[in-house]
Amino acid sequence: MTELAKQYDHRAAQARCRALWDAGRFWHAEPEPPGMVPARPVFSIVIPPPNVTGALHLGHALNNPLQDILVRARRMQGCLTLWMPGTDHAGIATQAVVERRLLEEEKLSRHDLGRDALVQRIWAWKEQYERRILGQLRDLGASCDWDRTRFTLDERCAAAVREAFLRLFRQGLVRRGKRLVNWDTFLQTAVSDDEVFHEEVKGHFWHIRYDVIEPRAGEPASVTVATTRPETLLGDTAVAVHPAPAAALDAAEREMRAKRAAAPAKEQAALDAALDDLAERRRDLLPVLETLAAMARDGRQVRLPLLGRGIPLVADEWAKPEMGSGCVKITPAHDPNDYDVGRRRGLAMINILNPDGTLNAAAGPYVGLTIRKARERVVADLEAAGQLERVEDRVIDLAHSDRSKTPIEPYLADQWFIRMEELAQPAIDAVAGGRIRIVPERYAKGYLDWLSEKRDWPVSRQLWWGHRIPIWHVEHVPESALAAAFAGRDDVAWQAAGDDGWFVCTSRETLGVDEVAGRPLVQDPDVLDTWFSSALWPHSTLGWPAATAELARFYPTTSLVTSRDILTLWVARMVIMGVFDTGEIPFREVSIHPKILDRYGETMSKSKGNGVDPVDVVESLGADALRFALAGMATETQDVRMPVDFQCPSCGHLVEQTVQNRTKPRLDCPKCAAAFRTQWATTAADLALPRGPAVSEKFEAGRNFSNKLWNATRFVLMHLEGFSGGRLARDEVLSEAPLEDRWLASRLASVSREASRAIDEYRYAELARVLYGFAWDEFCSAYLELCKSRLADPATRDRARGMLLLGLDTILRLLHPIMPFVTEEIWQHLREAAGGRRMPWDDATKPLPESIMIATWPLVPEDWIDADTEERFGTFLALLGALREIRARQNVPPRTRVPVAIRASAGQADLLRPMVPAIESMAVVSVTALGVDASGAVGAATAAVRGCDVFVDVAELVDVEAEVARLDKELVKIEGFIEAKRRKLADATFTQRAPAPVVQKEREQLADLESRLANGRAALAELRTRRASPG
RNA sequence: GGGCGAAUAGCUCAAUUGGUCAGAGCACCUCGUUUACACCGAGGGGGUUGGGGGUUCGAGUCCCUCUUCGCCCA
Repeated sequence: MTELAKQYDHRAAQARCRALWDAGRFWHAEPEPPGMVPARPVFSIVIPPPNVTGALHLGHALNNPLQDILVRARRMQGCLTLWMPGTDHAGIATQAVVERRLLEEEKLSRHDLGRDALVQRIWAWKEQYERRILGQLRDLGASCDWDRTRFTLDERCAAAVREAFLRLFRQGLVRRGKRLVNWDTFLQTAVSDDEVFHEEVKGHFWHIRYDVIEPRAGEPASVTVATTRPETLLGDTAVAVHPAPAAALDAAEREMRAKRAAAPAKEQAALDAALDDLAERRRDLLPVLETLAAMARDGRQVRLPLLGRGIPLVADEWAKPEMGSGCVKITPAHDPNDYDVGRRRGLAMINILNPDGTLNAAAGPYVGLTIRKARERVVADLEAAGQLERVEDRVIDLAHSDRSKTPIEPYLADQWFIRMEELAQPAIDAVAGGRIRIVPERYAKGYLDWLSEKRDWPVSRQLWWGHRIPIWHVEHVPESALAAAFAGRDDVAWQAAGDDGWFVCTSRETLGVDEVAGRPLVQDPDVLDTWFSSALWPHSTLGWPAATAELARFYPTTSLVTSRDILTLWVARMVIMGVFDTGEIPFREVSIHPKILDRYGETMSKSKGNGVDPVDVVESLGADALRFALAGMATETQDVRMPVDFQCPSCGHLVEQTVQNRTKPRLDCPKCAAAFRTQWATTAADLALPRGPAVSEKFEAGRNFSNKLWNATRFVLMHLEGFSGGRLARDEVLSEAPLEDRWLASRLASVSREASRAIDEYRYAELARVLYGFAWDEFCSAYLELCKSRLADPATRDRARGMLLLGLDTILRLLHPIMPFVTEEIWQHLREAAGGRRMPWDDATKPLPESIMIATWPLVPEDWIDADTEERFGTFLALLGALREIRARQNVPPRTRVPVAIRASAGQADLLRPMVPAIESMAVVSVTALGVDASGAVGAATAAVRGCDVFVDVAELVDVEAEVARLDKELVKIEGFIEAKRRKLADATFTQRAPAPVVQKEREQLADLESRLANGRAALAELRTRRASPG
């Protein structure tokens, strides 16, 4: 038998394990052949497909291992387990990245290149990153069914997209319409509300005077409106005033008074000022507003400055008499609120923008200018014309595109929408009715709130990368011509376009017809929102719309594991489309895991430079270390912080990552002074420096744990010579077993149960903690140490070997889902050395599995759990601890054996007697007496443990004074506790109202404390005597 | 402005339905290379559970309030 290396080599192990798993395809799931009755339950899960935009980040490194934990555990538990892998084409994001590179490297725009050539470039990008991402997933140990890898833009997904879209179209759920959309002028596409983030920027509030056309006596000659975007006045089609300003002011005042009544004292002053302001308005402004409201009813107009056209005064509640001048300009094509006003009042809607953000002909003399230039010019011209009253500085909440990071312009455009009115309800019912369970439960609220708004889903994206919208337009043909052209086709549907034309939709790639009645069919140039194909992911990847065996067996999937930020964007839409397409929910449970933040509570991102690259961790510490650390952090609370450091490549020193240094291209190590580069390095000089990876000490615990397991195995293997490791029958484990074996069996049963439950409940951190504590503190530190003497004795050797194998094997299987590589690597070594072993839960008629991946999950008999044994063993461990503590405190040299007397009740003494050799070897003592009458030598150091008293004869006490002082301090503490307990027990309300067991427990504790006090006092007295007469 | 959540040791997190003296890991201090492991072992120090009030025999846990922070929605 070759001896293992002293340290676990994760690099070699990872390569070996992957080769083994791939050769055996243990990750593959195949539905049973037709006609065969399925015997196994199914566990299926689809991967949240990573974007092909870039490489995997730490968020993926959390999300995927968590899925793998579930998948590996269920597979071992005997489920037919499918984890469907794949990637997402991420329309806007990927096109943006490729376009940006094109511009940077070749100074070309997408229009220079053309649609086909650009799309080709993006495909090349996709191939590169898909390969990289899938490779990284495998490096992380993900046991996906690699034979089934999908891509949201591949043929199968495309077919599903077209079919789903056609079905929506047929049912009238797809509509075309002009809508105000969030326009990204950089990418020249609409983006959804979900792709917009808000940021406060410094801006101005311009007050502009609009003159009233032909004012009559008693009427104001002008109205003043304020705007943060003065250039939009070019698209103004009205000025609004409240229809009933007096009533509106009354309402505002009532609200304000109510608020004041409820407000804390320090806010009242501000509210009083606001009330004064209202009173002032009522006096000065109200008459004017009343007049204006009347003028609006009368259809009067004001003159738009600069362009000079007349625009109506309209009465609308959107104008707030309590704010500003009480009047607002209305630009329906460029502001969401104004758009609503425009719809209500039937106003004209003038779009003043070109798709690229420059002004169009509607802007008159300002045509061709960018928004920025136009704003400058408009302001200057207003000033020159004397129409600008004043300018205020103001902080503005400005919408930005998440994709291009540029400001969003509200923009009126033709878009395809999916009506949510009918579609949302089944998705609401699925969660509200409990058919889909969201864990933790609190996230269900956000999901339900979002869906209940039933907002239409704009799905057009003016992009070239994505699923082309399968709709063609044809003008001026009668419906009969369409019916003739598509006779007998069930894959085509059409609806009136409202311009004497038709929209024709198909589920096929092309209509197969170029024209109808001599009129060309023109396909919509846009592509679908990426989330449309993502919404079909659970069923499209399984083959829908075809009725595949996979769909029948694996759909609905069991669980979905994701982060909370895409609960609405993705999860809700999957439910909507899953139910719409298949009539069934796409998954039964949604497990929401936290996000990993940096030490300052900020989300990690490459653009901030505050993340950890999982590749670095996999390389330096191993995938298992990464997985263990992240699983250990995945608690039920919302977010988890991970302190990040730069590691100096020269000396290994960790440099704390701060908001300041995280964006620097190079850093100097404060320890060795050597410079290293970061992800920001661009200059040749910086790039020549060695790279200092961003790491976190959090991962080291996982690496150390791997090594601990490795060395425990090393120990076991060293003692396995000549041991057959035969089948361990269930009953043999407990029969005639010494205390430590019964204890181990009991603990194995408890721990297995806890681990299984943690997996059932998605409590990853608890799973990691329970297994870590058991493997390290109980199996290695306690059990393994106890075995050392037994292994030396031929009479006890084999039993100890059998139990060691039982313990190690069980730990490996329980840990495999979290740490697949190290457990597999050890499994292979154990298979070689003890391939004949079988656990009580193994099928003894079959050989030991060739991979731990397909080994049986430990089903440790519940009746092994023995609280009494655990209690007794706990006493032994506590005793050991007390002895070691005394040794350490008294500075007893490590190898000096000291005499010990243990006073214990008869029952306890019987139990401890067999453990005496263990106590002697593990605490380096010799037990001179054990029993009711045992007592220590004069001046012995003492400790009280669970009703036992130990006396350690440290004749050459190094420091009597220190011991006296320590005892003194301890006794004061005990006296305090006793006092508190007595008071509590003397309180009749406590003894009467508290449950009896609680009161009983208190009494026992009091008794224990009292005996400890008595013993301590005796020991103290002895010490004092000794101090008085040394020797 | 509305909703959800968080605040526990220097740091990162635990703590079942309210019930012993609030626990781990890392960091820190002391001791130790005895044969599985120094990526280790033995031991130790470190807490007014963010502040204030309340309910209760009993509160980290339940309620109110204040402070700070995060996320989502408008």
